Amino acid sequence: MKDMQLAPEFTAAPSDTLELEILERVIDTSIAYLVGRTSRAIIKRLTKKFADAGFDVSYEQWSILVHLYRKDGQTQQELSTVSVKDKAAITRLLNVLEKKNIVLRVPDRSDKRSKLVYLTHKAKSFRDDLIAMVLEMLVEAEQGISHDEMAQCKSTLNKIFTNFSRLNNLLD
Amino acid sequence: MKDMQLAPEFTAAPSDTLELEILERVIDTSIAYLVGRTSRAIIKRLTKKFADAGFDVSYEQWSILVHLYRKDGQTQQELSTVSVKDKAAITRLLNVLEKKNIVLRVPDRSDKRSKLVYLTHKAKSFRDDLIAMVLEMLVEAEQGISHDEMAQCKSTLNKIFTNFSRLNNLLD
DNA sequence: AATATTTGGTTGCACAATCAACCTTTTTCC
DNA sequence: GGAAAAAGGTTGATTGTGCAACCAAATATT
Repeated sequence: MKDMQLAPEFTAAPSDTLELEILERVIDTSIAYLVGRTSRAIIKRLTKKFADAGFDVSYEQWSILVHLYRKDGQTQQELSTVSVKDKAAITRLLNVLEKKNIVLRVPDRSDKRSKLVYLTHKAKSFRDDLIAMVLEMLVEAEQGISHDEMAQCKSTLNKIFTNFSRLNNLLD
Repeated sequence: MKDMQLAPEFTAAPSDTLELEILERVIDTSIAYLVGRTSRAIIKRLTKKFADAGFDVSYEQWSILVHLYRKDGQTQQELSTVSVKDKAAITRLLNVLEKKNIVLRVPDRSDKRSKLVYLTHKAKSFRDDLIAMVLEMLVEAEQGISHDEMAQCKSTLNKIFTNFSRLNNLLD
């Protein structure tokens, strides 16, 4: 609380160069930083695209929807797994989507605990529009990047995710 | 995690194969999806590391701190830029950090609009511990990935970010 | 069959991100 | 010099996330 360094003439440390190198490794060149800011940039872009086109669907809502477009009538648990989101988050996103009349929950007859999530007509009606915008966004992302390079990047990201998913979920 | 559709009895449409291909491109193999889930996995991991070690610092708070470790006494605007966060988000993160006695805001004499953000003793005291944990996490991320591969991936992520940052910020 | 454990889903709580509106100070420029 | 525009920060409203506690239904254990 008392120590404010008004001037940047740092308190002469042994190896400032090494210090900065380590910090660089932890910041700008860190995979965590790069992946995080890229993700946010993508979300921002897609959010804007949807909004500009007049669709009242957030990126997060889309991230659920798309899995239903692939396979309608999944349980919330399944959606939680494929979208890699907390099941509480799924509950809330579905509340919003249901209120917007985009999905509906149907109790599973064979298992009274679970609910099956279905797309409404409305959801199906703008399906192709949403997909078109996402494809558009993906094209924007790939500017100046060869197909091979992108494929390589995706492969690496998958490895990283797998590394953490092992550490996060299993041997906790 | 890879094979989720155990029962592919889809509702016979004209070109189901194409349909699924497009959806795949938009989901699993989409850079947006991969980057997003990787980012969340990293955050989750680091959050756990910090918590387990008894440090009351969230990932988001760390993402500000690290920039101050590199250069103490930055304005909120500068922090907003380097951390790629909204200035409102910075305000609130700093409120928390200030309450925890980790940073303090000092009005800039030469420009009464801005405030300079400084690290406290406390922040400096656990600096090395936090950095150590992040380096540890980065090692975990790189398991089974060569240095070259990782470098390539980072380079590609940078390109993608640049693409969107141009689209998002400039020619809106 | 009776109990214990697991599983699917919801809710409360704390935290963070974004957008827009706003205030104050600084800069621009006529 | 003074009005208009721009820049640094704050605040409010809305949305989303993660964790833990919880309930009810389904499985497993014995």
